[in-house]
Amino acid sequence: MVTLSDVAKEANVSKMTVSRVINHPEQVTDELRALVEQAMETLEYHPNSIAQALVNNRTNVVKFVILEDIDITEPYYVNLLFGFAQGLAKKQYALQLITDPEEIKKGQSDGYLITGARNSDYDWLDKLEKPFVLFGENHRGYDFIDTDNQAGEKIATEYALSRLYKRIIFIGLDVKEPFEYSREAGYINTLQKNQMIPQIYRIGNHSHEAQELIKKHFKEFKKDTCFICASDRIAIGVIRQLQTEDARIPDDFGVIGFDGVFLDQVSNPKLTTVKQSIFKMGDLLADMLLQKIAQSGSPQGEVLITPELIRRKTTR
Amino acid sequence: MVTLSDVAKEANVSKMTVSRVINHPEQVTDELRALVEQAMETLEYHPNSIAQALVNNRTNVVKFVILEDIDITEPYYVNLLFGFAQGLAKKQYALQLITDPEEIKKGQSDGYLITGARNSDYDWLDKLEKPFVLFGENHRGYDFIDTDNQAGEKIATEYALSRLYKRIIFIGLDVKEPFEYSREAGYINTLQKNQMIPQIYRIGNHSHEAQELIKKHFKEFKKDTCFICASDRIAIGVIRQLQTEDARIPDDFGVIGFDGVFLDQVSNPKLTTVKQSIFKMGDLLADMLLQKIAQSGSPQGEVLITPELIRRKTTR
DNA sequence: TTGTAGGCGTTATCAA
DNA sequence: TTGATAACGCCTACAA
Repeated sequence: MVTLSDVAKEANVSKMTVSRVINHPEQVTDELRALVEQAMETLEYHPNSIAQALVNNRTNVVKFVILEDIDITEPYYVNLLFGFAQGLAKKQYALQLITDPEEIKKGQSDGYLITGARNSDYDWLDKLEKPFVLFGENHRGYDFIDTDNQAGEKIATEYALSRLYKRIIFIGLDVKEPFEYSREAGYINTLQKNQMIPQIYRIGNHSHEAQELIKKHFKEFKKDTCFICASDRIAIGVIRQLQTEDARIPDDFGVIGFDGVFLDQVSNPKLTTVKQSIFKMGDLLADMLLQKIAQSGSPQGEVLITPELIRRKTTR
Repeated sequence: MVTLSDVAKEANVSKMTVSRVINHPEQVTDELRALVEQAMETLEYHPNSIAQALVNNRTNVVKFVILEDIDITEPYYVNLLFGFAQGLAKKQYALQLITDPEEIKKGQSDGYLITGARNSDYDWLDKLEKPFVLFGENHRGYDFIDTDNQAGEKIATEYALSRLYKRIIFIGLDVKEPFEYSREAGYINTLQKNQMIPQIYRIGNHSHEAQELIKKHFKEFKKDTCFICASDRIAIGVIRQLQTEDARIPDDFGVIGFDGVFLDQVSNPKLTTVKQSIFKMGDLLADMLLQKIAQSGSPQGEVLITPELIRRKTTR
């Protein structure tokens, strides 16, 4: 293993000079710096991040916490995770995956990315000692990145209108969380701007609940209706039941999902959906968290990423 | 932060005695050990794994390498990843996620879990300097864990026979890899034992290829046929086309998948499939890799996990 | 069986 | 601007 000392010898300087070239190059004369850089090249020197971690009282590890009690095969989080991992790799950080809340404080880490946090989690979040960032809207002042949920449903609703669907119904989630309010707001505001009256159902995030909903109310739904769904999972249930009822998609009924992660592609016909850039958000979250760690916990603010409408076969 | 020294002071012993209690307890008298353990309790001491890593020339990080050029949302790997992460957590290890082969040698780690390795990868695998284990059968002598592919298709084929399907057709993958040979062998051997003649198609692992296959040959398929598919993805394509042809599932045609990860549950009707214990294999792989690292690279052997048949709605 | 000294690779501090 | 020294927390080697 090539160490600082090796480079120092090669360049005929002290270890400290080499260290400075790496961490505070402006404190070193150009001559010496060139010399040292040359030596690092020829020896193929790479700093030992463990030694750096020890002296800086860091671990070079952050925890990726999934609070939602989901089936872990949920493809949604994978994108986030891979984006996050990519962001971490740039800075030689590794991660630990946490699904059991008990594990959060165990062991060592420099900070946390927390996903799926609900209002009820805020109590213990306040008590965390290490820096953390959230994936998901919150109005508590925590740093976060999220999709611009309101803009997303605005785009979806406007698109449904532009396709001349006469009735637009929103099928949302029965949770009292910011992201849901934002999505509904995007829908409601757009309808009101067009002098239309919002109609909202709320169910759990399962395709079978969506199926039941459609089954129960199918007779009330007239042709030229578009369903704006708060998730692809719900949209799939809607489609399935509409097909069972022999309704024509997309001619008589339109369906628009939300997420654009995997499910939209296995649906048949393929789903028109509001696609979140989950991978990208993961990457950004890594940057945000590492920066926050580097700045010993200073606030990083809020970032909203505008999603994109993917037009496929469930809208005309 | 509580350190060795703190515990030593508390227990009125030297740092080394504390260190020994942790790493070589048998070298310490019961008295002192009790004293030290008591002190560790009251101070809530946890070893600093970074310091350990530095002195042991370890990083406490391993890399999770995905070689297959897959859509990263593929739910298959997520289970493995989470199982692996859980196994690592027991030993305070963290992981780095690698999808770009270029990144494999960059940075530091103590070893690798490599998934999706093909024959063509063996060259550079031989040159890896750190210990590694594979997820997936190989006959090169590398340590690995995999599903018992042959047993899996044997179970599937026997089940199809027991449900009195008269013809059993295997739809496999057109790859020349050990796992595919094993799956086909499980099917072929079982048929031959029953004096039946194997019939095998091979396609790429996409539902639309399966759809095309069924469409092209549908007229040749008689009633009472069961399709044994080498993946759930293929099975879903088969189901979809059978439905399009107005074939009756499961009465006239049976379909059995392989994997049992996510896709089997979004299919409609729900898929009978050979379910791999991917999560468990991830956990075992972590144990295997960490042990291999601890034993500075000594061989760990091969482990085959028998999969389980999940009976659902696509077989009668 | 227990303790002392030294070192792992890096960086902060202070002196030159 | 540069360098010597000590320190981060732990463990190996050796001595008592």
